Amino acid sequence: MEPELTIQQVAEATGLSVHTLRYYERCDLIAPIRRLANGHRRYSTRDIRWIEFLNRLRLTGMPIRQMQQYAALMQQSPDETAQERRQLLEAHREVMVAQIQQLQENLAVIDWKIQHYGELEAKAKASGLFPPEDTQTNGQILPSRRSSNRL
Amino acid sequence: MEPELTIQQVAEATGLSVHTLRYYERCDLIAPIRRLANGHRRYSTRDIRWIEFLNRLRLTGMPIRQMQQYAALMQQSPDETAQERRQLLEAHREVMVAQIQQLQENLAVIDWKIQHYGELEAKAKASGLFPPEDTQTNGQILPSRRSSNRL
DNA sequence: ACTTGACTTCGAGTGCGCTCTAACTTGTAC
DNA sequence: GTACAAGTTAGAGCGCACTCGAAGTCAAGT
Repeated sequence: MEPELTIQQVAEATGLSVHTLRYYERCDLIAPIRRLANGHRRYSTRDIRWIEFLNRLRLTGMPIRQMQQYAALMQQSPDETAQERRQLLEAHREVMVAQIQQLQENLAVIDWKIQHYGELEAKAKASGLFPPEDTQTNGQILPSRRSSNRL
Repeated sequence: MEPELTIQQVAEATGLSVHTLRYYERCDLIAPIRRLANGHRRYSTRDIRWIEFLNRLRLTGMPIRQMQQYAALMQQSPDETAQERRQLLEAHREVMVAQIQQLQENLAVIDWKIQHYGELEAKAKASGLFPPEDTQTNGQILPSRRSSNRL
């Protein structure tokens, strides 16, 4: 019933390397995995869910230290530390939201610049074979509120 | 007219450290800054705009190597390499968009988990002083589509 | 004359998160 | 038996992006 995957399979399933999986276990992000008689790891579906969750935290930029905290609470007592864990997650949530917002802001600027390049190229094409006259404009770097073509 | 800031002031203005500013110049992210007779740097507003732009790229996860490429093109010829630079930006844009989307996906999962914790706590409060009966549920890690309270 | 403080360079050091190596054990296939 | 594949460990190494330290220069203030 319970699949019980090898480390290889878990690596494939989660996108982490086998090295990383062992590394995570070493630094207590993952509780000791069940072993076969020969010492080989066998991961339960539960283990895999946990790893996938860790991966999400990681992908959203949570530092390993914090994941360790979370994992430690989990191993200490899944019940009694629930509140503390929720708080950790909520704190991280705030970070994520801020992160997303900043990315979106910066995306807007990048888009603005890309569009600007498009205009320059169009102008170049329209006005002859060589690049536009406004060398300076091209060198301009940041919109910084309503900056027109001038410098 | 032109302000011409010291490295200190630029650090304050941009949020980068003076160390980092020098480091960026060393590795050609920033073209050689104008110097006073005594060797001290004086940054023009143009320089600052460029630095702010770099910072945006950095904040959106562009590796220094790529920024170097962009900077190199810029120094090579602001006009003739415009197209190439636009392409670089467009490629980066794609990365950013993907990044934002993944963050949002993961945010949704984190939110789901936080909410779940909230429910557990409410249940705990409702049913007496001690934690809820479903110890296992609490240990569950990932929603992975319609996972109910079981295991 | 001397201290203070802001700057300079070069090169070394740091912290993070892996990533890899070497040496070894096990289990299976031929 | 012997080769091969897949696992194990401890520990070293790596790439990135800074970050810092040491030693020196220079200008202004007392």
